[in-house]
Amino acid sequence: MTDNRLALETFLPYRLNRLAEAVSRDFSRIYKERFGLTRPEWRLLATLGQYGMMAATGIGAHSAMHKTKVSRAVTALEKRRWLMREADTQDRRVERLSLTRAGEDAYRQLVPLAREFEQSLLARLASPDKQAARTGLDALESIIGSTAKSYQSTPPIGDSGDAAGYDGPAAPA
Amino acid sequence: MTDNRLALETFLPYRLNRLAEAVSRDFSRIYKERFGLTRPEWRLLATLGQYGMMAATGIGAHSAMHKTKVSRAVTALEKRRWLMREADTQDRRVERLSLTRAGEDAYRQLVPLAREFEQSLLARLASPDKQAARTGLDALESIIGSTAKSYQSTPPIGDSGDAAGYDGPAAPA
DNA sequence: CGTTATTTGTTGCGGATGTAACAATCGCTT
DNA sequence: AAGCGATTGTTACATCCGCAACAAATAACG
Repeated sequence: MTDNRLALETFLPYRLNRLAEAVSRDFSRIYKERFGLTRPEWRLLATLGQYGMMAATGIGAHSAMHKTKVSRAVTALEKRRWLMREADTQDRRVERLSLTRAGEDAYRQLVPLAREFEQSLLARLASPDKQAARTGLDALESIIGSTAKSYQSTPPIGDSGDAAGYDGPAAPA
Repeated sequence: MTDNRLALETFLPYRLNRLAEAVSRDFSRIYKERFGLTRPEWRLLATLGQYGMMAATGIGAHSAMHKTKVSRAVTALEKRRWLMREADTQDRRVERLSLTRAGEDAYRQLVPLAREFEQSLLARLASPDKQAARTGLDALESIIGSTAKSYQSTPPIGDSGDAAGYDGPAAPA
């Protein structure tokens, strides 16, 4: 049973990556070709479209994007005039982000395309499989969310970050 | 019912991405900190460790990596002397890749760590949830495998996109 | 054979990404 | 209120990535 080799086909990180990459790449054509959006930009648009108004940190936490990714996506959508920044009067470090009229228009155009894409995938699944997928994803999310560090913030100081002493490849000249 | 907003929390590409990114990022610390491997390099190592000998094209197809990613990972592992190239006598375009002794040693060290990581995740799942996750992932893989274009080759003139063309390498000793 | 199309793998290039460093602000403690 | 750590968001830098172009080899086809 316990072979000394690892069967990648049943290894969870590997499976999730393959799936996410394939699905994302397919789906990206929709917003890439039609609107010239990058993936982080689409995520930002979708998050603001759903929630109306949010700060950059919240978006990063919600969509698991690195804060620099969020920052650059915000800049990009702002240049496109799809997004507005508003100073938060309570906390001047925070910028309250929201979509402009043009941004909402784009969002409204994209939502049905996203739904259609998802439908075209799920339509290929038998009903019990669909249910299993939902249940399985729910379960995985519940255990990931509790473990995952938001990785938004600077690494804690206590842990002397230095990756356990890796000097470089063993390549003696 | 059909809201005009898209609920990202139930949107399949979004869910898969969140999960894959969180899990991958956690797992990457294992091979990054201990061995200084990048993600493509880890995948290459794991694939060769499992299958023993394979050509670059096969690895790309199996792990859904772009061929340039594979090429660069091969160069990196070769510099580290963890990987050997052997000319294929049948087809001189092909290089038969395999791990050196040092590469196999690293692989043997990593496999238990990978298993341990996966266990620590799955241990948090109730048995039915574990089963649902497996079934759901199986189902999803079956439907995207048939749709995904391998994107290894140059954009097909016609539409030769055939991702299912991977029949598996020779099972090693 | 000779010509043309396809496959295998590498590389140049522009663009995307993460790390680390940073300024500005907040809040907690003294 | 002064100091100090933590938080928010941006930026410089180095690296990573994918597309397109490419050389070398093979396959397909007359």
